[in-house]
Amino acid sequence: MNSHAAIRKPSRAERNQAVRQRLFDAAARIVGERGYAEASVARITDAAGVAQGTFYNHFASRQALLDSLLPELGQQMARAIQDRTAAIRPEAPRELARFEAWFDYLAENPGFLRILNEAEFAAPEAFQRHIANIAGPYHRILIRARDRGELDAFSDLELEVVVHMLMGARSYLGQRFGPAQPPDGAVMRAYARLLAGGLFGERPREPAD
Amino acid sequence: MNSHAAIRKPSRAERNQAVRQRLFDAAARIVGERGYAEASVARITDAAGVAQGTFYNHFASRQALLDSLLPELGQQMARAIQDRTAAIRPEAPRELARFEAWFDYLAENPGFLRILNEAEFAAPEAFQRHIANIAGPYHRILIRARDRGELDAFSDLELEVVVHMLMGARSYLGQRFGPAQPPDGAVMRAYARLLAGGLFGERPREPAD
Amino acid sequence: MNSHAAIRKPSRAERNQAVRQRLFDAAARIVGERGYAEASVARITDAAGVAQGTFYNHFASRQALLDSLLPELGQQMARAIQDRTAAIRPEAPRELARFEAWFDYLAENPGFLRILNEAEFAAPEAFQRHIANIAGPYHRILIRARDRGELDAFSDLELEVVVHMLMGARSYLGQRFGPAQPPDGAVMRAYARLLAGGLFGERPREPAD
Amino acid sequence: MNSHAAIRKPSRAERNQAVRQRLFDAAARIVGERGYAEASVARITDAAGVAQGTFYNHFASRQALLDSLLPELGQQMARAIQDRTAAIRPEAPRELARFEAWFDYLAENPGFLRILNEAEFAAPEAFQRHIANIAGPYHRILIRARDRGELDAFSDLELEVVVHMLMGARSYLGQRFGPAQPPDGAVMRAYARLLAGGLFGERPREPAD
DNA sequence: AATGAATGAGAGTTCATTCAT
DNA sequence: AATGAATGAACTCTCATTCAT
Repeated sequence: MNSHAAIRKPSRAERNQAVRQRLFDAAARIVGERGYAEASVARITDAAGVAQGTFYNHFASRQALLDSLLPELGQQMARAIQDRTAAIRPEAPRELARFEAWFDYLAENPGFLRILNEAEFAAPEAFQRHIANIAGPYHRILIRARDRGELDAFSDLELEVVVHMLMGARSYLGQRFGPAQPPDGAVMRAYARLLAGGLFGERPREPAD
Repeated sequence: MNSHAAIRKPSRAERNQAVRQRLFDAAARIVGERGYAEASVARITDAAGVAQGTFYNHFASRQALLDSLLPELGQQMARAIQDRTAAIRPEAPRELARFEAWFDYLAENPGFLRILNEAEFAAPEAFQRHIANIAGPYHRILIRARDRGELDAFSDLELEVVVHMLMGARSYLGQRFGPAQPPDGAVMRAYARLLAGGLFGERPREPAD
Repeated sequence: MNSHAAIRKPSRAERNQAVRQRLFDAAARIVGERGYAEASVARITDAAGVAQGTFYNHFASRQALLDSLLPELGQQMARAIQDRTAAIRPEAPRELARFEAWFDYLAENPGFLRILNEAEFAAPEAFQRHIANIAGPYHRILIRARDRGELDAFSDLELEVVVHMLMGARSYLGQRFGPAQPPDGAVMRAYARLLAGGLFGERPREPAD
Repeated sequence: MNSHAAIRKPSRAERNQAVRQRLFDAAARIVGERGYAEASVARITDAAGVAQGTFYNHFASRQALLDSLLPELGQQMARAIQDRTAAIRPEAPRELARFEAWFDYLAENPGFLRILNEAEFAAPEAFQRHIANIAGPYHRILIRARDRGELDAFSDLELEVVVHMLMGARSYLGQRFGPAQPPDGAVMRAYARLLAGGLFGERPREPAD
């Protein structure tokens, strides 16, 4: 038993990391709540409880921190969703699980959607990298599912288009229904139906007319 | 022949309107090319060729002009699309025509997508109003199409979800493929297939095979 | 009699010029007394009695004002000396008059030497331009004097060297003896003797020994 | 044979000295190349390869190091020139040798002139001490030469003026012709001629001829 | 003696807005 | 209605110095 470890003072490196993390967290919170424009160095250091000059011991510039927000948080999100959905087969329920996990993640991380969406303008490089990070694996997953026969016969290029459609759909739905979903599960149901049969899909009925 | 009209000096009200329009156009160009943050009053008045003080004879504040950008331009866009698609029946090809018209509009108005997307953060009220302006009529159109039997039997609430999905898809696809679409029409085709039969749609038939 | 003119309010352009001049004068005073490094925008605007932002209505940047100091003041100095010495002939007394006028100018403008000398580092372009402004005409004057036979037969290139020697001598003498000259005119006398006969010049006496 | 000496670890005091010297050299290089203003503690310690805090184990303050630059380097220069010229007699060729040695020193120590000249403003005390260090011995040398009859009959005070003239001449000529002297030796020749016979020197003798 | 993170004052500059002309 | 100078708060970033490790 090392009773010393329990009360041991954090090392210099640990304290350094802790301050850096406090700055990062403060920035994430401010950007999530009020946007990139409001995330001035003064506000961030204030929220982190350090002097303004301290900021530059941990980040090369204000923009450098803002640019690091989305990559880091975006990967957290991707991992969270991946962890919950990797094992599901076939692809149709797995896609629905991904969709559900996305909303759960937004509910638990209320600032994330703003950090993500505003990054397109406030941290464009980070945004493009994030989109590529998400779209690439997503695309590969759909291709493999199609090859296993779990998807209709879309071409690779068509699947890339589909990926961006689904990402865009998620973004807008997160914006519109993220804070408060209708209680009867209409969002999930509409999403499931669209993917299962399209919008104009039940043409088998048409001949019946 | 009204030789008067040809050389008539513009009235005071007309000159007033012209200056206002120059400011509006300058702002739209700057925001479209460089974003809301770059659209300072100084830059706008510079581009419009008037003094800085003149700005406040036409707009109550910088934000007031920025807030007026999207509503005005968004209605132009809605009208352009509506004009090209209102007469098409049934709803399936009409939806595809709307989709196509969207890309055509983006090609002709390269700054519009940025004005629209960044407005979510730079002009939030305007953005919400715009979304409502688009989503409301869109929703009603789909409801009526469903009632005519041109759509699957989605509920009203489900159709509202669908509307936001389609708007999000458009936004992301415009971002990703607006500048340069793949030459073989894959974007349109993928969109059409998804709406026609979903992504996992053909398997019900498979057992039948 | 235009009694109106006596009490007439200064025009907008005049007030504008006056503010600019106040900023310029304040900067000249601060730099002359305390150096370029101390001439912060805050100190300059404070001394001029305007807000900090006003500075940038009149100068593009702090450096732009600092760069304009020496050219303007250097030309004033050149004119003051030229006015007092242009008519003197032949060159020997004229050169002495220039030398004397230099010290008189320094006495009347105590900050000038610092503005000049420190500019080599704080406003290098301005400094080089000033040196060229002074050395060029000076060189031409000496060449013409030589051609009139009022100077020894130095080559053009040698005269350029002489010009820089004399300018350097003035700078150091101004530094050393500008604030307080020895009362018996030793500075003038030494300068005159050196130019008249050099330092090792009276060797004709040597054979006499 | 002391094989110990060959591999002996430097003593604590020696290591201490070595770090101090590295800081001094780094500062000299930075000031010589980019000026005093650019010689921040961070840049100096960076260039010396030590931590920022280490600086204050060796110098009381940034200014203390900057103040120590010129005295130390100035004495090196004085010694280099003295070593090359002490034995020459009489004074006329010796003065020319000093002048030449000055240019040679500048060529070998390209940063020195900047360290010297800018010190007037960035390290004024050091500058005044250096000037005194140089002017004092120089003055005494000339006095003795005059007493030996190798110089014209200038008074002591006049010789002090001459010393400052020559130092100023050197500074300006070093600035103007240090980097690239005209190939035909015009600088040396002009200097020699001025000292030998002045600028207006030959005419008094002309009537006598 | 060496380290390097923390500090907070102060730097230059931009900005939306006001207002006398 | 148009002008453009004046304002002062806010911005990002640099810096010399301190001090616990």
